[in-house]
Amino acid sequence: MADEIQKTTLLKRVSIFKDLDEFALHSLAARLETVNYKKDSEIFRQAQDGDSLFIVVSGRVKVVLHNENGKETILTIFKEEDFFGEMSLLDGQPRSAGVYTTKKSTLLKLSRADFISHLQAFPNSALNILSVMSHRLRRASEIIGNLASLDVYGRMARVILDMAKTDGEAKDEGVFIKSRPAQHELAAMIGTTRETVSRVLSEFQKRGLIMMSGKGLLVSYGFAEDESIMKKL
Amino acid sequence: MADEIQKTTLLKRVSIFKDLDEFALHSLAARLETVNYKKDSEIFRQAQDGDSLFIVVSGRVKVVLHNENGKETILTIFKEEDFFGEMSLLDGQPRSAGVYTTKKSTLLKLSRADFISHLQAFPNSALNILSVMSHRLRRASEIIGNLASLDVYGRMARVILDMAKTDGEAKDEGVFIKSRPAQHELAAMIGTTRETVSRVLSEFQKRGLIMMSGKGLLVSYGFAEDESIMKKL
DNA sequence: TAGAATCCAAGCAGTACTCCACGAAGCTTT
DNA sequence: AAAGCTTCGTGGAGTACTGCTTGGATTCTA
Repeated sequence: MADEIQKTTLLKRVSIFKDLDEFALHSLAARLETVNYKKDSEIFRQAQDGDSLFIVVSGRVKVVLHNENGKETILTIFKEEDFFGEMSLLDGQPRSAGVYTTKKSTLLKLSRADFISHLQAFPNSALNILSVMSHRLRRASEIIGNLASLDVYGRMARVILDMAKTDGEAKDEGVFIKSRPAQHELAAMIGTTRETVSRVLSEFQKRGLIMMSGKGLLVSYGFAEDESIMKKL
Repeated sequence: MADEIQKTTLLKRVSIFKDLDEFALHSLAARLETVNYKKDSEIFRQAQDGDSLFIVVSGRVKVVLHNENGKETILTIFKEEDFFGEMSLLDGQPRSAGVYTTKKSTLLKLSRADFISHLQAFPNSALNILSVMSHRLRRASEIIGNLASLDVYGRMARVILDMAKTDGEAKDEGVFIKSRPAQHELAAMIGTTRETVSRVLSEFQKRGLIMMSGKGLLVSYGFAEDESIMKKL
């Protein structure tokens, strides 16, 4: 059916499954359940047992850590073609973080059993996952380095650059980010308060490094090289 | 030869190779090169190309990030039976961090070619690595959460608990850590200064939560539950 | 075992950031 | 269009932490 075809074309773009043949893709697609979520709904909660892997078809989800006081830290944001939830499948531990939609989203869900049998059948997929996990570990290390060694300006600059790279579209005047996260979310990404984010962004704008209007954010091309921000990096 | 036998008994205890049979272990052991390092020597440097995996036989190594100003962040410390350096083998990127000994150490070194051919021959090893990488990613996420949401006291408390768990031996009075890192290393682990570490440790000692003498550190059993430290966690 | 080098304690001045508070501006619902 | 939420901007007081310095203790090394 038409639905199956759509699934397989998406799967091809997911890095773990990139080198599967048509037949394998179809048999995998048959195992996938499509799930729809409204904005701001819970996909799973930190510390729960987990037995499925998710693939983002559309929308946006945030991966969140809650500490004992309810303070939240956003580890990362996933979008279409990303997958998540594999960790609990691989090491049997409970979910290390919670995942929530920040937009209306539709996901594909794969059960542990189907995931494992897929890995046995296609050992190459395991290598692909290893490569993705390597990449994520690199990213995590970078973030640790940033949190440990940069001040708020530096950390904010880093996530702006990161967003520009993964979410931005090039314009004449700079890289444009259509829909930035809310200030309190940015705060939760760099370990500071909403107020401080507000001040830092204003300062960046005053210096001509960025331009804000609504949820839009234009990052000027000189941003990354600006000495005044980067003095502490 | 005797050397080979020693290698195989060690390999059995390395998590990736835990379910290999004797024959496989021997053939793998034959590929391993033994390398000795003095205290404080470089194993590899951040941003270099990397084409080998290392296994710690004895000693201790630290994994370090250097930012543009030379400020260093210690990501983790590895000891016997741990392995590292796999990331560059798996995703082909340069070394994401530098690794240096903090003690006289001896390592085993496995080349990319031998590593890859081992993975093809024993697909189960790939699953073991996935499980270890999951674990490391969890740990990294936790650290990010700590850096982003805790003050220096909280972060110091966390690494003390961590050291107690992985390095400590139980005594009547508490958990004893024989050889703690130097203050400037602790500082590099939690993203603060050496002076602040000094103050925080003194404060902990004054409150009877720890006892210090030389490199030794005794963590009292009530430490983890102490309200005054943990208010912000 | 002496001398050198590293490591640590403590004081103090300066500052980056938090925490609270309030009002303005922008969306959504009716 | 009014009412109600959510998001943002800004001010000011308080504080946790830095950065620098100096002297003393500990540990390496010859």
